[in-house]
Amino acid sequence: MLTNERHEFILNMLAEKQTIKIQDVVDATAASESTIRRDLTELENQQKLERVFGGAVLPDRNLMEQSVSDKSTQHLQEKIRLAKFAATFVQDGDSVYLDAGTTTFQMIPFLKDKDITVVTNGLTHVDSLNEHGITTYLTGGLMKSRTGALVGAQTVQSLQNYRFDRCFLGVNGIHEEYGYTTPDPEEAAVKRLASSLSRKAYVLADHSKYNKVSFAKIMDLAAAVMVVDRMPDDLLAILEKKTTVKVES
Amino acid sequence: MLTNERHEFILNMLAEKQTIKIQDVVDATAASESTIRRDLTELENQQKLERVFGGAVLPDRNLMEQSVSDKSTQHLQEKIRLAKFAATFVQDGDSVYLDAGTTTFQMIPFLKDKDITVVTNGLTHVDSLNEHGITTYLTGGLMKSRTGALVGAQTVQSLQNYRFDRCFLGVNGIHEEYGYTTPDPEEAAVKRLASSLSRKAYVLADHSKYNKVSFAKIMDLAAAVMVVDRMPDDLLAILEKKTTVKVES
DNA sequence: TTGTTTTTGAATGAATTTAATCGTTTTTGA
DNA sequence: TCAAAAACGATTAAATTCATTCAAAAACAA
Repeated sequence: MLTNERHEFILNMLAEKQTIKIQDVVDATAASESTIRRDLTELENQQKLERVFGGAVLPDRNLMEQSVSDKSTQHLQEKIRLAKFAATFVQDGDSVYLDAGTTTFQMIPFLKDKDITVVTNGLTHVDSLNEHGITTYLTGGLMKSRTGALVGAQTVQSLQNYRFDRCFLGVNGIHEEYGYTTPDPEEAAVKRLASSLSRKAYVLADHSKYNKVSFAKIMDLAAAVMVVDRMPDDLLAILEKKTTVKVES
Repeated sequence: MLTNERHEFILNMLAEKQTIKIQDVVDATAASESTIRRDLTELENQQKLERVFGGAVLPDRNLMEQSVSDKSTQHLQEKIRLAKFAATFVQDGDSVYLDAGTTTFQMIPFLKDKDITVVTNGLTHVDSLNEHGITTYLTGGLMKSRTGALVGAQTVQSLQNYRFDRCFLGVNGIHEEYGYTTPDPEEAAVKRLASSLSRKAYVLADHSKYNKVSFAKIMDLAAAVMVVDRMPDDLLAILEKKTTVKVES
């Protein structure tokens, strides 16, 4: 059995069973214990797994994967559907700003085959963007560990160097009077600037955001096209007086 | 069996089994081992397959692999020792630039209890910095998927906003005459600028870098303090005429 | 046929991977 | 807490694979 095969085998075994014992791997591969040990240290160096006494476990997931599988991230399927819908607005040749956040994150797989350049302030986005072969620029700035977003004066300044065809933002609240809002004023500032640098701005919001108001105002409703999933007709009628609303489904 | 036929045969076999062993091909074709080896070398040059020890695999499984391909634990341990040593130069209150790269990455755990602010262009660094509770700014810029570094004009501009007390750089070559060198000119430009913005610059290099010259020059030896592990006395004598050398051990 | 070029196969020593050993560290369970 | 058992890293020897070289065989051209 070739080294690569063994490595693949070990990783598959690990993916299937979550944790593996060295002896089990030895028995399953007919290689010596030394060899398996060497394999495990090598795979650990590649961050493909994490060694523990007696075997190995799956590595720590990154921030976005954690939050995606987190119970607090509700409506995942709906977010994915919404993200897919939003991605249809992106065209070849576009330069796109992708805001940090879980919904925009879900757009990435659907951008795969488009010939675009992406700028993002979402640290958690870059690995995925990279995996999907998308040319990616990151804004500078201070890392907010909780959300994995870059914010602050440096982020604002970085952004000034770009102009976008389209910009996709996540928000926490949508309200007829108070506009788009989000909890963190610094993130709000970044979102506001990004949209102002963009020919066309889109706000992605699932129905749980309707008529909510969060602390920091980003901008008025009219400043962006609203991309939403199902929405009550009466609310839709009200919002459509303020801005364009694209309803998925 | 004609050469072309053999090549076809090998590629089919590979397409079917994903991984092939040289001996299996020899048995299946009744050609000699030498011949099969020649075939594989040739096919690899045509990028039709990738050779591995003992056989061959399909090419470009994913190009992420190559970036983290260092498998020797030996090497890694030495890097950790060197990184630990380098970290002793950091003092409370410092603002520190941490270059992208594996050696500087290993410094992070040793910076844990220091009261510092870190700026880095290394995407791979941020999670670890975050885990260790270190205030971190990221430069902006284009993401190079191979090295996980941010480079380019935006990175340069981001950097201009900072001034550092100390800056820690990795390099690929150290040479008395040609100075510090690295393969990528864009990364070289970033390193050069970072060191010029720093009160004190340090270059981390293990012994495998001595007397090597890479494509892009970063700067002269005198522009940074050299932090190295063991070093032959005669070479040390030469380099110490050019700059300060801190030897770990 | 004869001479030339190309391909093949075998041999060699170097390089790499694997297996086994041994002293040390960690875990387990009484 | 202590001792036995299991797992560990490091070292070393064995086995396997590799690149190189060179001569024989085959293909080719004149």
